[in-house]
Amino acid sequence: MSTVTPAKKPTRIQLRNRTRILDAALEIFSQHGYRGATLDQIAAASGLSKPNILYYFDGKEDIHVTLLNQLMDAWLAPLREIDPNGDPLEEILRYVHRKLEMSREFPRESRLFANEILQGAPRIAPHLESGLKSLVDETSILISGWIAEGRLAPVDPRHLLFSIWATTQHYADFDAQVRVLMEDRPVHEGAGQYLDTLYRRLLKP
Amino acid sequence: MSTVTPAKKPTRIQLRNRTRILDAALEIFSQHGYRGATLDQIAAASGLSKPNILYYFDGKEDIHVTLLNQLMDAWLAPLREIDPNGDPLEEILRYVHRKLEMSREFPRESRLFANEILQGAPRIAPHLESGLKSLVDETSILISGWIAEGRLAPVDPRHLLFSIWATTQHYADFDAQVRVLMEDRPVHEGAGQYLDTLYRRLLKP
DNA sequence: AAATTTCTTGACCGATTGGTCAACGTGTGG
DNA sequence: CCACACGTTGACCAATCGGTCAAGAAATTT
Repeated sequence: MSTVTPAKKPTRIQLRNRTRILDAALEIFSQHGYRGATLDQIAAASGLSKPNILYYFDGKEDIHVTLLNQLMDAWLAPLREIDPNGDPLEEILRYVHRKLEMSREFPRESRLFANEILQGAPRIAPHLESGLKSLVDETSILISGWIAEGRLAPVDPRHLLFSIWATTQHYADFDAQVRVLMEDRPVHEGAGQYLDTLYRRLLKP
Repeated sequence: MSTVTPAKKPTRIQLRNRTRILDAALEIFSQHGYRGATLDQIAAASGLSKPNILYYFDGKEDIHVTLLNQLMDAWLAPLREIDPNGDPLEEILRYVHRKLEMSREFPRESRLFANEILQGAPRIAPHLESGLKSLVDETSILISGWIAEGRLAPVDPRHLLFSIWATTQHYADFDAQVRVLMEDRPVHEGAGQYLDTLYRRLLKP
């Protein structure tokens, strides 16, 4: 995949520089999209020269794909943490708050993902088909089970997940719009309260 | 603004070609973002030559800005149609369904807007400050009034609007993801039912 | 049908893009 | 301290970008 470390242990320098590059690339890609980002921008942001960046990665696309791969794991983690043995309503609300927290804490990752999906997911489609789909299928079955037991109000599990993703990521992805409309109000605090109310009223059996 | 028709009446040819160009540009811009779209792509999609496109528009940015201007009007229209004298819950639900319908009917417009906001709204910021902000402020006051009268459950009006935008536009903006997870299920039909339940339970006093 | 305006385009341009390469440092194990 | 792999870069390249221009084709007006 990458030029360096075809099968050997990464040097300290390799580890440090690959991290630097990926962090700079995340900043640039999430801000300008794949096509809008340039290697020169990433080079400047990482403090390395352009040829040096190509020494650590096979090219622009390699950097982008590496970022997306790293992202998918972290992005799906909260969904995996839903406890089938916990209280249904509280488990889902915890998931909502965790996703909102990630939206505030990792807005660049959220925008990187949004950009990729907006363009039709050309470089992440395999991950969606495999990792995401099976996890969503499992979670849907879990939620359906909870509903059948009467522990949650009846809703379509998939649309529930869509709405949770949409409402939480909105604060990162549409930050430019939210910022204009909220002026100097405490955005995320109000969002936490609102979303808690929203999903509590929806799901209370 | 544009090269042609500085102050005169537009010819039939001008009207036809400008429409062709804008339609092709909407397709390309919404698919690849501003930076990712090229004039050659727009030229090919519109069936005109590149110099001919530049005869009708001052440049790439002029086309993009023209699209965004047209978009903002149509995008805000449903919000203006909320009737202060109607039934609060039904007015808001009608707004939700109208927005969802637009998401299904005009996904390219939704993605064009999402792309612009994701990049930090560099070319549409003035419209947000002026048109959108005042309209949202008015609507927030209206909703707050309804809540004070006890005709709606108490929620933050601004976060309510955010969640409506997020949940409805999600089906257009994240279509690539939704398509994978819903396979051949009737996506929008289920979405309409789900969102109706969601906001009805949230807002019922 | 001539005159004039509107419309169309092939050829071209400078700038920027992702990527290459040879040459030159630099760290590290023997 | 020396050999050798690792790390770094200035100079360069072909391709593509948005945009220009002069010259010709079509409409429209007279």
